[in-house]
Amino acid sequence: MRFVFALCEVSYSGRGDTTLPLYERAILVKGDGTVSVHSDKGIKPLNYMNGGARGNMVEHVDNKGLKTWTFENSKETLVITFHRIYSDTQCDVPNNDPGLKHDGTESQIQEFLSKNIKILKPEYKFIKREYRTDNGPVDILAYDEAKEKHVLIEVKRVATTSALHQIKKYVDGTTEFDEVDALLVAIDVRPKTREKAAKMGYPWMQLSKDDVSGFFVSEKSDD
Amino acid sequence: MRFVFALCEVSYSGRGDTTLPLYERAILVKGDGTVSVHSDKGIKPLNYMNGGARGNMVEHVDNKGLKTWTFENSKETLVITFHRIYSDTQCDVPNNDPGLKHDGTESQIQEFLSKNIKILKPEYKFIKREYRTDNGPVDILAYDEAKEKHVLIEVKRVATTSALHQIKKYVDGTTEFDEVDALLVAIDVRPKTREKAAKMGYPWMQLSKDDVSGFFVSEKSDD
DNA sequence: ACCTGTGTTACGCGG
DNA sequence: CCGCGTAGCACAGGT
Repeated sequence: MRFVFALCEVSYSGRGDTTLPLYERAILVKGDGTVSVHSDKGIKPLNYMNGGARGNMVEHVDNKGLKTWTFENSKETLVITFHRIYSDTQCDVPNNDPGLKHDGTESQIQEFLSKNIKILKPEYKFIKREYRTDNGPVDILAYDEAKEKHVLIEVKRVATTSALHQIKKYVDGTTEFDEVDALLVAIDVRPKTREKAAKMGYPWMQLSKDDVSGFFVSEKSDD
Repeated sequence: MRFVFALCEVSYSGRGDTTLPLYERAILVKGDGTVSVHSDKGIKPLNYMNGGARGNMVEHVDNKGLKTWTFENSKETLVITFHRIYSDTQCDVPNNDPGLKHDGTESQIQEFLSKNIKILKPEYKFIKREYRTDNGPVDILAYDEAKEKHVLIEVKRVATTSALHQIKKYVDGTTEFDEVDALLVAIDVRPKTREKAAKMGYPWMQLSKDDVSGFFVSEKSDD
């Protein structure tokens, strides 16, 4: 890992073509060869190139005495021209980061619901995950013993209107049963999505996380 | 801009909930308050938080003598617990980066064509950009002095078949003139789009960039 | 290798 | 301020 803070110009050519005029910026070069050029704001780098080109950084000093770094792979080129280097820090890292542990992901909700479907409705019986309709797989297939019909459950972390289109698609693509209900389950059902769900006639439920026993229903659509 | 390389743990809670176990990582804190935690690979940070909470970084030393940094805004919290700091670099930047200049964007092509329409055909006369048809605005309206009729020009960076649907829509929505031609102009007209354009009877031209004088026609459909 | 879906998408633009 | 679409999307997972 190397961090350089410098007055520099940058040009990139590859998936697009961009140039960065002379300015102070930070350059981060990682152990896998990834390079990114950061301004003093925002999360995303201004320019970047991933580390397929491991060890492909070439340092060169041009005829005006300016140092350049060139990163190149088969499809892309990134050139950094240094006019002044304010700081250059190098750090060794064993490249073994155990990585991020996510909580409350869609798959975690699915996992939970497959074992605790009755929190949605006591009469629900879990049948299977990834039930294949003719228009693709829906997250959960369950059976509603009260209404004596099956229900397709689509799970999202954040549910936008696109989830409703998906649900419609799956309902339309279900031929195995004469009638089928649908239910949208998410941690966060966006306001617009609630409106549209009401119009389309699909009920929804919102879940929250309980640290002890898992998820619980925090809010639901009117019946 | 501040760069810290350290053995640390990180926890984030907000749009999701994640934890990072003890490991060596780089932390970048920017002038706008943005913070990002990087491992030694990849472009994207493991954790991050944008700088709405300007100046909201709180340093604290807990009862075991461990330093923590807490970033907080109304919806999110990011806590970094330092176990060992290997490097800590601070750099002053005037927060005025002129930013990225993109080349070959759709608007740049439009801008160029509005002044150099004759590279498409010498008999063309530029009339206006964003000409309003009944079905929405087409990029450029021109007049073909050879054929004595108007022509709608749709500009794309990459032209897919959806551009052809747009063109049809605009032609159908043009009521001001009895007859109107159409032309698709792009840096890259995809193979499938060429086929379909031929079937629909719309000509196309491909442009390339000339470093000196701007764009030039690199390829075009058969007449 | 290519394709598909997800993301704490980020980010800019229009309303 | 919020919803929407784009991105050099990045990245993980499957075929």
